[in-house]
Amino acid sequence: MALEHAILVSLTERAGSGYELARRFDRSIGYFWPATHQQIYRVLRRMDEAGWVKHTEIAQEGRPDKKVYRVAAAGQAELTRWLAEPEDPAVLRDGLGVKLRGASLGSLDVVFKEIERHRAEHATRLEVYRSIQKRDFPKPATLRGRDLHQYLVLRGGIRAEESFTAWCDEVIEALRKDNR
Amino acid sequence: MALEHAILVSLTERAGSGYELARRFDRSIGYFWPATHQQIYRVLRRMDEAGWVKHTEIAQEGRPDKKVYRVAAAGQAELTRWLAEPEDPAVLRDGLGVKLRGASLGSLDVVFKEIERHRAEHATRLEVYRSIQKRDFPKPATLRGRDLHQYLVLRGGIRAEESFTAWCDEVIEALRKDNR
DNA sequence: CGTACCTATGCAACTCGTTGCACTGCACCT
DNA sequence: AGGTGCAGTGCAACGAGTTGCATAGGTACG
Repeated sequence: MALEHAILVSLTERAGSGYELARRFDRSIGYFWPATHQQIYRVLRRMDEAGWVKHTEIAQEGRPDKKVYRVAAAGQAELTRWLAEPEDPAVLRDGLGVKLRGASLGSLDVVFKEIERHRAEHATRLEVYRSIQKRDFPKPATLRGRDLHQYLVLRGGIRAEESFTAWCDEVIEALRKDNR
Repeated sequence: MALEHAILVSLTERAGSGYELARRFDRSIGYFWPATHQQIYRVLRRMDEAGWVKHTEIAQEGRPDKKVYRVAAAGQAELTRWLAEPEDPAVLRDGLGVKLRGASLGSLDVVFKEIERHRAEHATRLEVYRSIQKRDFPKPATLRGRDLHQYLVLRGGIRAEESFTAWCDEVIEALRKDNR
């Protein structure tokens, strides 16, 4: 499993509260490992009990108190252990493929529209990632170490969305031809 | 959710037992929706209770009896309903991205080897998909209807694995340069 | 003034997915 | 004779992920 480890990576870079972590997941590590605030809170508590992280309660004016978590020695050790452990390569899991496969059993037209909709969503995500690339990594060739790794992760997100949109385009074109 | 629907699609094409379905998932629909036999058995029972499918027990010589499932009217209706329903676009979820992001916190060398390993696995899957394409769809331009859809689903699997391997190559090259 | 959204944490209930195991019987290899 | 692998079904327990809701004060909009 890896949500624990994704959190450890994020917390090692910078300490933070559960809420902040949830925001960060929305914007960066979440491209490769999406998580909701619920999951994050639950896992943080478990990691706290296991001694992987420690928290400090911070009182705030006009806002709810927050618990800022930082990685403890046991957490650092666990992260190193996990990094050295082999991981199963990711598998694709996309309901759109199932729909396409079953398209002739329902309304082909509806499925076609659904594919166009997904195409648009993936293209939007792609644009978001590309603008992050432009903003945060204008000169990729100069990157080293941690910054380089972060850039490469973003590249993975970009490639995945490029691949999705290109596939949608191929499907759309083929279905159009078939319908003529 | 979609395992129910993936099973309905598969059963509409051809009736079969839970075991057979599990094999089919390994070889075709599973490129887009992996499932183990455990999941499949459990869902089949639930769908049977809901009246989406019906089963006939078939006694066999020298082998355990099997239950062959076929789609009932309610199942066909449910499938049509689901096909018309919008689906959330798929999100990437790959632990390798998390590892790369945290590479500098452990042994870079170990993570590098892990990426090479994933690269090899994705390349193997890609080869498998390509040989299926050659064998089952030698002339894509002539395909229509259901066969075309099945081909396009396979194309999605191929594109995804191409994208994964290309990303691994990009990462490997960048990490090599960084290490010089 | 009401509505809605942001920060911040959390419970409860549920579904989905994974892992390990159990039982039967045949075929094949060593 | 013993191990492995295939065909076939299934339970039990657990872990992961989702959804709806609750609380509470602050800001921003119309």
